[in-house]
Amino acid sequence: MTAFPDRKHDHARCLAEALERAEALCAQSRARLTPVRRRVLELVWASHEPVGAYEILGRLSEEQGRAAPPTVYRALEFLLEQGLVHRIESLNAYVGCPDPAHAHSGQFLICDGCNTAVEMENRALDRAIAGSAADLGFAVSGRVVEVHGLCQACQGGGRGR
Amino acid sequence: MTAFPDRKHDHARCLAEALERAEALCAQSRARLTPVRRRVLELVWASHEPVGAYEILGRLSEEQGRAAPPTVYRALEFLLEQGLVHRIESLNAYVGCPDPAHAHSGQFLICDGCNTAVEMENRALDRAIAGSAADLGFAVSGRVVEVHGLCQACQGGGRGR
DNA sequence: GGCGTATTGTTATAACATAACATTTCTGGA
DNA sequence: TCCAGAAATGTTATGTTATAACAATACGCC
Repeated sequence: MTAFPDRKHDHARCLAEALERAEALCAQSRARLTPVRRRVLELVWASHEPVGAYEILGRLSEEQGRAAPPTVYRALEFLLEQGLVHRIESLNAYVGCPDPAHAHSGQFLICDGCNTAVEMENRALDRAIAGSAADLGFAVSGRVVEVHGLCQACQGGGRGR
Repeated sequence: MTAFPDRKHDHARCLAEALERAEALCAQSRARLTPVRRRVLELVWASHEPVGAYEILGRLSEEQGRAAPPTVYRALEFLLEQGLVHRIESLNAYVGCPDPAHAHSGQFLICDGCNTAVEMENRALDRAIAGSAADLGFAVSGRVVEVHGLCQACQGGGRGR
């Protein structure tokens, strides 16, 4: 599943599926995917580029007037708790999780050309971290793995994708 | 060398050695470790806890009156370029590099109990990243690896170290 | 229907970072 | 040595990201 999305993939479908998964997951866990939360999730999933909280806030304000930072940050907090989105620390931005049903730590390849972030799950990487932690008796609670660079389409030529 | 520093290690020595390494490295690369930059480096090395830019700014202001954010950010930028400090993305904070002479990408174990960050160099981890990148034709330019948790001293009991 | 909790609204402010331009200091060559 | 250009620092203002604190509303259950 790990792959950079094709420039002309059917993103409407990406979005629709993500929302379906979110609905299902929230129903199952009795979490309330309220209209604001659902709308913020849609805005995060508007593309595969991590999006900043204030960009979300801007769009939210456009369409429903009045909206303040806490509205967005609270929605994001909820979505993070549910595993529906991840935060990209090195960008101060948020991106949709393609597989929220499955517990994982979030490892990203981030193209600095087209700003696309793709999530990967590299078991060897997790094992390597676990190994270092075990050596030092360190109890791991969270992992931030964010690899920056250029995706294939953005290499050579320059303005790829 | 990867290890959590003992609660009562000789930190004055840590600091002195870090400054010596910095002096040597800058002399060699014809980079100017000016008084401000040197002082900021000292403040970053004041402990093994990553320190925020505004905390540095506060201390700088105390001792020499008047000092504005750009002063600190510019010094940090210089120190980052020289590899003398690393930025911890998940904390918006900066920590001294124990081995600036040697090129490396910076992988950290960060104890959320005592706030200590230790740098590690796990080759298997780098290989795992390189492997995923190769699979996708992704050209890596930077890596952020920050593992949060509790160091041995901070586990059990609670307020460790 | 009403109680308690969860959610959202609102206002203010904290925390982190950079742009733009003035001034000073340093370095190397005449 | 002195000067010209470059590098570094000072200064003011502002941009960006995030949270605290409290009021109002909506929801879920008995």
